[in-house]
Amino acid sequence: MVTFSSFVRTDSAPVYTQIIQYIQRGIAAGTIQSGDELPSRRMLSALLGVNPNTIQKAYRILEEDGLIQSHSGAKSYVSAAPEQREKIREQLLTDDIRKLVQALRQSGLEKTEAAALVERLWDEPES
Amino acid sequence: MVTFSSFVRTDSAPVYTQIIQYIQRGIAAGTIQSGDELPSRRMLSALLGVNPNTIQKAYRILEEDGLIQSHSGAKSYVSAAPEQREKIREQLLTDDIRKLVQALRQSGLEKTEAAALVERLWDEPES
DNA sequence: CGAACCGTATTATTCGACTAATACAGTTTA
DNA sequence: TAAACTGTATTAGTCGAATAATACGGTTCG
Repeated sequence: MVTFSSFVRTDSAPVYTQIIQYIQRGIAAGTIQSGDELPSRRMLSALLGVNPNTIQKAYRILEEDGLIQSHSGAKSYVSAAPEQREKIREQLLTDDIRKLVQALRQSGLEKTEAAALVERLWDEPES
Repeated sequence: MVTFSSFVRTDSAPVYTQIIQYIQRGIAAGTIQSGDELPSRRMLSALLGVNPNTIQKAYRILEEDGLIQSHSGAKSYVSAAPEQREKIREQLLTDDIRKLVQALRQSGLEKTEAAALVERLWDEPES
């Protein structure tokens, strides 16, 4: 069962995109595997405090991308092809880091400072 | 004169917040200094291809935060107190990196891998 | 079988970001 | 002084994200 225990809504991005990213990152990391059962639309909507339609939108897009499978009436399952996994992983990573690098550059940071800051904040993700 | 030559609209965040961040990062980096002249609402709206009201919204918030000053009829100028600068800088940096650390963690990366990836992508920010 | 789930679909409504058009008063400068 | 800028304000409209309230048919399991 895919759990959303570590799901946190940080930025102001649409919820449905954050749900998509959460699944994608889980698949990339291997913590979410093919065959895993997904929470139902209604259950997840209650858990995250959003509307069922919002979950449906996220799941529909994930299915169009071939990452999950839904059959009317039955539960939904993860179905990520092994070939997709590394592709997703690399794309997510480079996207994330590119955004950060651009932001840090604009703030006037140097390369080694940036890397050191990442290492330092890695161990203290709170507050 | 504050130039927007390196302004790029990456993510789907609201334009007015991106404009605010652009000024904030510039102040943090020192590339935008107190006393610098800002482009007029109309001019910047034409340059960025957005509505003048969008620029006005960004400028208004920046003025409420005490980072710029506007006088009806005259031009607008940067007015960031020295004490604010380091504060803004630190806040922006930690916010950026925290977001990244969380994303990289979720993708199953390790600390040293993450730092190395940042250093590597620092020198090749294109495609 | 039948209740309790499930996915799916529809319509209406709210809300914020953004556009569009326009107006008015203050400042600058030729 | 007068034109050409400025900042500021108002009103109306579009658009996508998200909510709300249902409804229908398929699946699961006691």
